[in-house]
Amino acid sequence: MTANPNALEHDGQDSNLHDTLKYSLLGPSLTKSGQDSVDQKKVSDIIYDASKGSKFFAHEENRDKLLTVKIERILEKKARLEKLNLTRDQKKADEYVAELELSRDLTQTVVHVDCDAFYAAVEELDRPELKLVPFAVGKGVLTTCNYHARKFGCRSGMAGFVAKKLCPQLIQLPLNFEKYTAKAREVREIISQYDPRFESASIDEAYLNITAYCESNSIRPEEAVEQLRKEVHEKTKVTISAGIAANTKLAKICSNINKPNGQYRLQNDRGAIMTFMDTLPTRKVNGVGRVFERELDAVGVKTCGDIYQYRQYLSKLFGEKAFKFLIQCYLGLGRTDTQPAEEYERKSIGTESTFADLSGHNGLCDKLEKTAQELEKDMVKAQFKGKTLVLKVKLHTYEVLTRQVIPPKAVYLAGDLYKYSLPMLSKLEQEFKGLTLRLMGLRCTHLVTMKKPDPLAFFGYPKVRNSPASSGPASESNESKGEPVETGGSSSSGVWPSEDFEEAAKDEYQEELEELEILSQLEELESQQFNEGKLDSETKPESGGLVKEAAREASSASASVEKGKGQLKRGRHDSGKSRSGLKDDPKQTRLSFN
DNA sequence: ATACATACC
DNA sequence: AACTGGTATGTAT
Repeated sequence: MTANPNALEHDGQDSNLHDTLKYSLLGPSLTKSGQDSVDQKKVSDIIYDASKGSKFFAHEENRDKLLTVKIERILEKKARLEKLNLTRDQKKADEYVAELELSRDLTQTVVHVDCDAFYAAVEELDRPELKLVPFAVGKGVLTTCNYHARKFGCRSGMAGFVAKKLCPQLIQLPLNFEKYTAKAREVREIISQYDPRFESASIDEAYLNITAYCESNSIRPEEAVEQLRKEVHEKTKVTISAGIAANTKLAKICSNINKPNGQYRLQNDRGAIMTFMDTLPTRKVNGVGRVFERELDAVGVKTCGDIYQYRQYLSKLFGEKAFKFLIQCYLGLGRTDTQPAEEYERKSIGTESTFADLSGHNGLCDKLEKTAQELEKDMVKAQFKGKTLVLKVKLHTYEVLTRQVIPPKAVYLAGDLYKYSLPMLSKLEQEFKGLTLRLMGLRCTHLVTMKKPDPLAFFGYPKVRNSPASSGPASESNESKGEPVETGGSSSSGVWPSEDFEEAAKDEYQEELEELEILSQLEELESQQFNEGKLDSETKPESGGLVKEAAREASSASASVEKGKGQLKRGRHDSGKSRSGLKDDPKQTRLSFN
């Protein structure tokens, strides 16, 4: 608690730096469960000492200073605003509040379920003796740890060697992604019975709308969720925690309250919700991270209730999106609908890896090639090409740079990925003499599907499925040849001249070839995986065994299969906002204008 | 459009 | 010594 910068933000000038830095070094999951009884002061000192003097530390220190400067500027701006007449802004805020209030929907019951220390729980199933000792999953960095380990201050996201300082007897297991995805599937199968349209928020989290379930079974939400949790525990042997509330934002917060293996319901009652939000620290809201928390704290907003009294400043201080997000936090509003995985389309595919400091043209090119090969695998699995290619590097100083290009055609093959990213790398080498990297990554965005074309296209109904030029193999083929889709002219008419028909047939043929290519590569992948067995995923992440299934699920981002890469896969739009959950809730917005 | 930053697990 | 990886989305320019 002492390391919380909030208490020290305004007074002293210099000692703050270390406090905010220490707070930051505590890591992003500080607010998460299992840390209540831990002496955070002691923990932060140990982390601080362990990190001190490293390049990582220097970088963190630098970032911390930059944020401090940024916050100073925000405060200056606020001071200027205080001298102005902001009645217009206040009116605007009040109007927005009123508008949102009209749209408040308390008819729905939303549940957020979250598996407790999921990876650790799964590992304990195989090795029950682990229950008795502190252990973590993840070698270089902990992805999760059991509650024994948390008592020592260990947390997800923490460097392994730091965790060992806090808890020398800590056991670290390598990740075994296949095991986790298999178990996650078991859990999902059960929750799908309560809401077939449930939304996977990550491998171990989901949102359900149980309104219909409760209605048709004449059961109270609390009972339904008790039953769900019991069923999950009995059938899968993992425990889950749940939050029950009127919308996803509230449910998410509530699922943390009685973790582990508990649930909490916030009644669908406006007064109860307002009271709940009033004292809720901003950081508890999904979308408010360490940075935004500090910025808000600096201007006087510590809890969601505090938002109201500063409403006239927020838009100018943090931007329109943040303003809307914050007002919705104040009111405790959020989505009531869920987005099933099948209806979700991913927007980018990428891979990156960290390695020992690397410099020199040849070595870097080599690494780029490896990275390109990794990405090709993922692109093939997902059956996408990318119109934009992004190179990401992290210098040995931990500074991150990105560069992007739009190749003449959509790309997915390692050769192309390499060919078009190499110039970016070379330019960086010129820009930064003696370029030394600790990470390299490639990512494709503006994806286009490589799925089989609609057979109907052959019969002169080319544009059944998609909005113009967005996706669909026909347009994609055009792009592959570097021709703007619009110039095709064929598809819009609905009747194809023979010339265009030939063109289409050619495309079709090409698709077939690509299809074959994909299949053969899939075979390759599968046999590869078969041979890989369970390698330490730090160096060689294996993907979930069912490659073809992954390919089928492709764009659905079913929050499960595909990647053996990341630890916790995010596949959601709801929580991935940048500085906050600033994205307006689409439904809210729409409702409010109805 | 590009680069960077923040956030989530 | 040692501090992740994948995806999304915000702001600034």
